[in-house]
Amino acid sequence: MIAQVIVDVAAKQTDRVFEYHIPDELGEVEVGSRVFVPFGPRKVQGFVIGLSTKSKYQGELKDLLLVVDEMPPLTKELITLSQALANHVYSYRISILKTMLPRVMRANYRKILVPVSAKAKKLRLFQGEPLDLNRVTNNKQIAEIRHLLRSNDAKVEYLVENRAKVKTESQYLLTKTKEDYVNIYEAIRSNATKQKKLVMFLIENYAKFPLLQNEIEQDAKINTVSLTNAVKKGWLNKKQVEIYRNPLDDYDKDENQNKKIILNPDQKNALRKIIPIINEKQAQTFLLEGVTGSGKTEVYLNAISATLKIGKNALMLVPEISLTPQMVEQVKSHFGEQVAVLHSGLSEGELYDEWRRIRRGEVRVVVGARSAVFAPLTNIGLIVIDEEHESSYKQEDNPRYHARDVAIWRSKYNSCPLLLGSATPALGSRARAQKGVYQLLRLPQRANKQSLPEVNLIDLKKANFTGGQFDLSVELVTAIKNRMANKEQVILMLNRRGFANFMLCRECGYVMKCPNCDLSLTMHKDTQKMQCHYCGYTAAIPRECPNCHSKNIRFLGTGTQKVMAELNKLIPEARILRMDVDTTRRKGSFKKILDAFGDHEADILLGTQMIAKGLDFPNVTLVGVINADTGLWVPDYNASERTFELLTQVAGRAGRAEKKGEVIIQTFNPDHYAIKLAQTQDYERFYQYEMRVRHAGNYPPYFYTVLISVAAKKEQNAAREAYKIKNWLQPQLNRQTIVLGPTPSAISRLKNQYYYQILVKYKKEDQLNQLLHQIQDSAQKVKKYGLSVYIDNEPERIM
DNA sequence: AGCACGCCGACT
DNA sequence: GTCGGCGTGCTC
Repeated sequence: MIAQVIVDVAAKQTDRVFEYHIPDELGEVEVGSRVFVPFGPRKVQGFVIGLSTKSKYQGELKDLLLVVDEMPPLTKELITLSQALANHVYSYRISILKTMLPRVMRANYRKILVPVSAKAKKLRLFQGEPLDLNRVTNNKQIAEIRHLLRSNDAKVEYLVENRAKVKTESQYLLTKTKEDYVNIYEAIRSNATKQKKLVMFLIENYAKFPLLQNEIEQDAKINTVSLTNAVKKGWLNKKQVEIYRNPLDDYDKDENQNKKIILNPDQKNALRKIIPIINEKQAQTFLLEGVTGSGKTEVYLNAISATLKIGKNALMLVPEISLTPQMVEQVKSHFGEQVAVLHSGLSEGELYDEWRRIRRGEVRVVVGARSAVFAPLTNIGLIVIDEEHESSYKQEDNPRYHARDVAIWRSKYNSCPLLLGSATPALGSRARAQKGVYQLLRLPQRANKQSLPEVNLIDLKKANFTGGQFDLSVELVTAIKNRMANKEQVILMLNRRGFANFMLCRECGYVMKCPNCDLSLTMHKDTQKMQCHYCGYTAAIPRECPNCHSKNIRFLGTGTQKVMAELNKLIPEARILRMDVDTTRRKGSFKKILDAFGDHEADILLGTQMIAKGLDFPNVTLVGVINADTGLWVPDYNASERTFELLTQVAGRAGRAEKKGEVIIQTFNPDHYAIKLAQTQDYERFYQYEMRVRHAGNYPPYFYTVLISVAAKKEQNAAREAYKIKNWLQPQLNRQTIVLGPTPSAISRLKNQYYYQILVKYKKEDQLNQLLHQIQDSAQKVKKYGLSVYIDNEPERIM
């Protein structure tokens, strides 16, 4: 038999099938297997995507070296999907296959020098071991190695290593009857207390065996020595068994399992539309548009229940941010052990174990962030995407896929419905619902009949301030104090971390910038550093202007750290938790902060946009947005959509239980439509208005878009290549197609690379896919001149 | 991609 | 002679 293999070499020339002979000793090799194969002088990992009996290849086929896993990691569906997706996102097939699988399944490659002759084996160079050639930098060593190679005293070997390790633990099995153990117990001399204790444990727990080592050790305080002894004496048998690293121990289990959810009429209506499609197994996409707090989760849970009832499995995607706390807990407590959770908070090993539970068919519900859309779940009967508008569903680097597109593909492949949910659907999704491509379902009211919170805009141009600061208006501070007096809680959002946004010299106008990026450095008071938020560069906080040495310097642009300090001054009795990237970097700190806030250990939760979504704290009655304008004027066509969405989402955090909520939004642009419509939280009107704006500007969803960006160390090189691409591309496109640029990106330099970009807007271009593939191919050629070319199909950000 | 091979100019 | 740099072609 012959295996058709995609090898782990991401390049144009190797982006195709290579055939290998399957040697008899490997037995039957299944499609989807991960294998090691010889490739030129090296050995690489690959994936079997097909089998055949005949080959067209002229030369002699090499043998497969090894099948890595017991069970092929890729399903037929994923293999087919990889093909379609590679074409769609202009990526190599192997890159797609790799992103589908847990990171630990990426092979390690090593190149080692092995001594051959007896003489060479004694050399100090090897120290009894083969030499890792990737670590050799010493010039003298390189010369020595060259000589050894030429004289055939040593040779180079290429290795592939599997990093995916299954965790095992010792399991103990009984070898005798209960009576035997009683007899043994009697026979042990009375001062052998450890032995007596162990045998007594065996008698008392006879029915529970086999048991794992740690179960015995923890329950009975019996140590490993006693167990080893018992095995020696023949009282027990020991064997290694596979165990899963279980990351879910910290979730409250079974609390709500099978608890009946009481639905309101809107929720019932939505389900009446969805459930028949689940039962009929149709690939229909629903858009569930429900205001914040309208109970979309209950609809998801019911739909998943209905799916399980007909013997099908369910896949649910949530934004990374809402994974940690509340949503997962709900799903997990509802469906218990049948749920697997995939998110970035897991270690590689934990992720691998959760993933294997899915692959082996041991779970029926998968919940996870973006990459979970590739979960190897079979027999899918429903896919849910919560907060479908979230930009985190689009991967920002290669392969630049959108989880929604993949979900649509899988829904068609599995012939099952896809349920998209949001309070503020992506404009494109809402437009598709308008056209009838998706079916629109609405939850216009909050589940608890509580009205939406009242939103007040504060015009920062006219607002009053006290305490020598200009970030927290008197109105906002008073409102916070009032809520605190009622023992209620407050969420404050400022979408900017650090203390101050930039350092400005009042004398010469100098702004301290990152030496690697075209960005100002942010001042962080906790670390006492100036930091670049893109590349991580840090510098000391200057005491004088680095340019003119004037002492008249200012730190401007407020971040969360500064607001924290100001709040402490204005309301000294307030207990405040700060939540941003800086305070949640450590594993588990995210949950810790939210748990503390949930237990009312603080009055105010102050954070960046990470607090805007998904949080459900019944005691929060006031939400304050300190500056609504931070994202409004970024040069991106969807800046308004993002601002509206963020404000609406954060407003939805207030008044989710019995108490009525209030929202205060501070802004310099109270007349901007995105902010005005966020005030009334009127998604439908925003949708109508924004559609007109997009229509006038020839932007999505009226046009399709592709962004081509070019990066290089030297600005002229990036620009020149970008012009070359445009001049080649444009004449081959329709007249109606709009090609914008090349222009420098909004952040023109990042990590010492200059970026130029071309935006193609089109309605119909049959040739474009093929042309972009040509650009992708030529990108590899210019790479050696230090030029990188990226193609982003339907970009989320054009900056 | 990463490696070998071949060609070329440079250097102890 | 030998070394390193670079262009070219190949990988079942």
